[in-house]
Amino acid sequence: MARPREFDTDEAIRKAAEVFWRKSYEEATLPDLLDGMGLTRGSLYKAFKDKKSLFLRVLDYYETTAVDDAVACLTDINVPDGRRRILGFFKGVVQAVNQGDRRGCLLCTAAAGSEMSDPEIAAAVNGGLRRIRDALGLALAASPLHDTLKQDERKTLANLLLTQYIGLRVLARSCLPLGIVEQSSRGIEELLKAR
Amino acid sequence: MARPREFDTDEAIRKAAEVFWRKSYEEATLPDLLDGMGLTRGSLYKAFKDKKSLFLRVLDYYETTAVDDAVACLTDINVPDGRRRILGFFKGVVQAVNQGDRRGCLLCTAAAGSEMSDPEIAAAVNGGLRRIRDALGLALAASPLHDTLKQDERKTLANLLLTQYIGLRVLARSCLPLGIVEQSSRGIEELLKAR
DNA sequence: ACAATTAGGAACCAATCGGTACAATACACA
DNA sequence: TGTGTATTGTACCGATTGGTTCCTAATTGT
Repeated sequence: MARPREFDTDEAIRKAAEVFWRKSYEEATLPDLLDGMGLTRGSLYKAFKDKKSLFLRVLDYYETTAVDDAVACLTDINVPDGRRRILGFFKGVVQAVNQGDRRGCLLCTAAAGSEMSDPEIAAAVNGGLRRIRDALGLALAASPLHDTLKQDERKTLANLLLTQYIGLRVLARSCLPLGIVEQSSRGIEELLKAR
Repeated sequence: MARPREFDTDEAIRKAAEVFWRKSYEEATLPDLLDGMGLTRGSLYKAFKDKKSLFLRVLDYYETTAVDDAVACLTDINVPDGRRRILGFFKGVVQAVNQGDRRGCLLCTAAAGSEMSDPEIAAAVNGGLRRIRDALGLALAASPLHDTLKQDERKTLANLLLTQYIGLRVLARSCLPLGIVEQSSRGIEELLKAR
């Protein structure tokens, strides 16, 4: 009935995610996106309406990939000790930095930016971060070293760990000495040692 | 010999700091600054060269006020227990948020932004954050509950606390549920309870 | 083959960015 | 009271921002 699209929508979103992830919502300009996605203005606006709508799609994509991975790591029943899951989770963050990945976390970067004043974006970011926090809480619940904690103490600790995660991801993007990331993450290990 | 300046430089920097603090380096536009400082383009560029130079002056000002205050709080000998100093420090962060202060920390916001790719700005931000971290380390050294820690363990814990501080300050600016800030900060209390 | 429909691409838009040029202005000194 | 000098305010600059328009090209159903 009509001319078919020459590009794959999912693939385009994947590429857009890479651009938004490396830059940020505000700093990713339209030319940046067009370059990274390999298409032109007309196609982008026809397929995704505008920059913000594209970003919302990207946030959704990010949730079903990166956030899912994080949650999977934190709830992996193959690692019975939840404390070890958490340590592995943070180890992954440090490892990414040490391997030169300075993108940080798309959600954390967004949380630090002014795009949070948009309620739709804020809601999406909030949803993703909450999932990570809840997964941290589940991991704590499965940690023998922490099962004496009351439920609200666990919640409090999960919030602390989420804040720590955000701080680490911000530092990963900054040009500050990388030692801070590694040191700080080792601190998690000490922190979760005894309770 | 010539026409004198109609404004006070220090006062202008104070007002500029307020603008940069509320917005951020990149999001504070020239009109924003001119409005907030109460002067015009000509005067600003004559007195401060350009936006970046003004920001460096503001960073310096911020160090000698806000950072000094933080360090003073963390090294206050009137509070013998360093652990209590740290708790008071974080309590202050939470209090600011609860009182509606959503500016966060100028250094933390800068650390999360792309202005960190500028080496001069990065160096200034790094210097300020390091001072806070070192003050956290000193406070830990003065905490009876933590004096069994080896020196590098203390350093590690100080880094963790700095990362926590950054995460909290980022959250303070975001539009995420404020409960996270309060919960996460209470976590510090638990964290520093036993070791 | 042809009409209907949609994608693609470039030209274009107003608004805004940080920064500059320059003329008008106001003060200090002689 | 000039006269020199620095400050001030405004108009302007090119570049870039996100977004729109519109014509052409391509593919499908009939």
